[in-house]
Amino acid sequence: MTVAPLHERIRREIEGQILSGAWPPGARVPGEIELMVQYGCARMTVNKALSALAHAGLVERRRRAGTFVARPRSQSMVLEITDLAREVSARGQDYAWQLISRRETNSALPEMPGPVLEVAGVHLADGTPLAFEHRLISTAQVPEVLTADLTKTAPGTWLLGHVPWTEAENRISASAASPAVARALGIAAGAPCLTVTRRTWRGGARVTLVHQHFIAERHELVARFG
Amino acid sequence: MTVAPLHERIRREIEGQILSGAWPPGARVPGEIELMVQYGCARMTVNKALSALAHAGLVERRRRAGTFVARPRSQSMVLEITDLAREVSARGQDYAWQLISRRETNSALPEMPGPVLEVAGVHLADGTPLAFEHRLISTAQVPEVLTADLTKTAPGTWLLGHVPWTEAENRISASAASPAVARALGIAAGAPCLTVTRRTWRGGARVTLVHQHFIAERHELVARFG
DNA sequence: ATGGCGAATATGTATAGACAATTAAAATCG
DNA sequence: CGATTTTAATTGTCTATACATATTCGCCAT
Repeated sequence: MTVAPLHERIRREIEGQILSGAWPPGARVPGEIELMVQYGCARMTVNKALSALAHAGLVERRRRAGTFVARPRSQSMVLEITDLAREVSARGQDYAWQLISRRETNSALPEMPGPVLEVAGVHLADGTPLAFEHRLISTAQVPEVLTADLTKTAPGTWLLGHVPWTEAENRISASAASPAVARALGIAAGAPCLTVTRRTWRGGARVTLVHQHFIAERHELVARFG
Repeated sequence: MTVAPLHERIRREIEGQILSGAWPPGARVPGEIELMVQYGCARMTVNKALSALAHAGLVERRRRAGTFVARPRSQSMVLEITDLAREVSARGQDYAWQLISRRETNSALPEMPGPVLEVAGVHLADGTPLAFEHRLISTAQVPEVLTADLTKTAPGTWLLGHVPWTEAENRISASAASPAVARALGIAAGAPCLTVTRRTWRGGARVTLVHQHFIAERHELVARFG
């Protein structure tokens, strides 16, 4: 059993004080000199601990003023949006992708202008529809996608293995199934769907825009933090 | 215009190589000694840069082996879930909370057992319903809530200012409005709703469980990353 | 081939010291 | 009294060095 590094221990002890409520929001955290004396270590070491806490948003640091417990954070949490294929498999179900249409075209959408590969299809779990997907992929940014076989592999899965993204935006909403979506999913038109619209960039350039419509009963997004 | 610190510059330059694709996943990143010579600085400085990249998940570091560009990450993104009051105000709309019911009871729900304050109400934006909320708050964990005035202040807003959380879980789904929810929101029963179920803990103890039903057309969750 | 073992190597942690940047608070001035 | 300048406290960055730790690689004996 190896002992944790000192800066880690210092960080955790301070974190404990904050999370337990002993040091409430706005409270002053001991300064670097003070902690350095207390722990009998170098300033760089406590600096590392405090910097990590600041980076994590638990404390706020101001020169000349000191270090303070941050105000209750605006709840921001990590939403794991893994590849659907992986997610379904992880649930122990069979995953499959069914390509409905694929064409190269020139998009005039303001969110995704220029030459794109337009793909539509259905994600299946255990053989029954889970979600309908409509996707545009910039062929200027990702020319290789034109040679990808998207009949068996979902475009999202393919992209995940070939193109890292640097920026992304998810819009999550609910909607009533349109006739086309309802037909593809085998549900009644007007039935509630969970809709995820994701836009992805690489270094400022648009990579892909995707709309996914999930059958309400069959999917939920889970975001955990802590 | 102040110049960026050196470790920041180093970090950004390496990041650039990775994001541009010049250094593909799995590629070897120059070692600390190499970079230290290249930039004419101390090893600690390049260490800081590389550690930050490792922390961000862009590179993977292994002793004796070196530093390598990480495989494309499993898409995890930050979902900002601010207080509704703040969010509505930020959009430039008037926010209001309308309490429908409030009672102390003993919950038998497995997700939230024990003595709770049970509150239901509606969030209004510009005077019209935005979301219906049903919430349980543990009175064992947060006894002060019994004295809070929840006729004007939404329980979520009150909690945000009084109780920091350490763990939380959001479940986001779509659902058809039940008759009770439809009545409270003034929409048709069966209309699609975006449903957010949030559970919050403080140090392992359950603090609150809330169901929020948003009118589909009037709300979406936006998660940005990058 | 195979498995163990030691040495080389790259990262991880820590120190002590120096100077820079920021900014709250004190002092000064009009 | 209010505005402005100065001072000083605190964090931010960086250096040069040392030793610790993990892990790959090659050597050697089996």
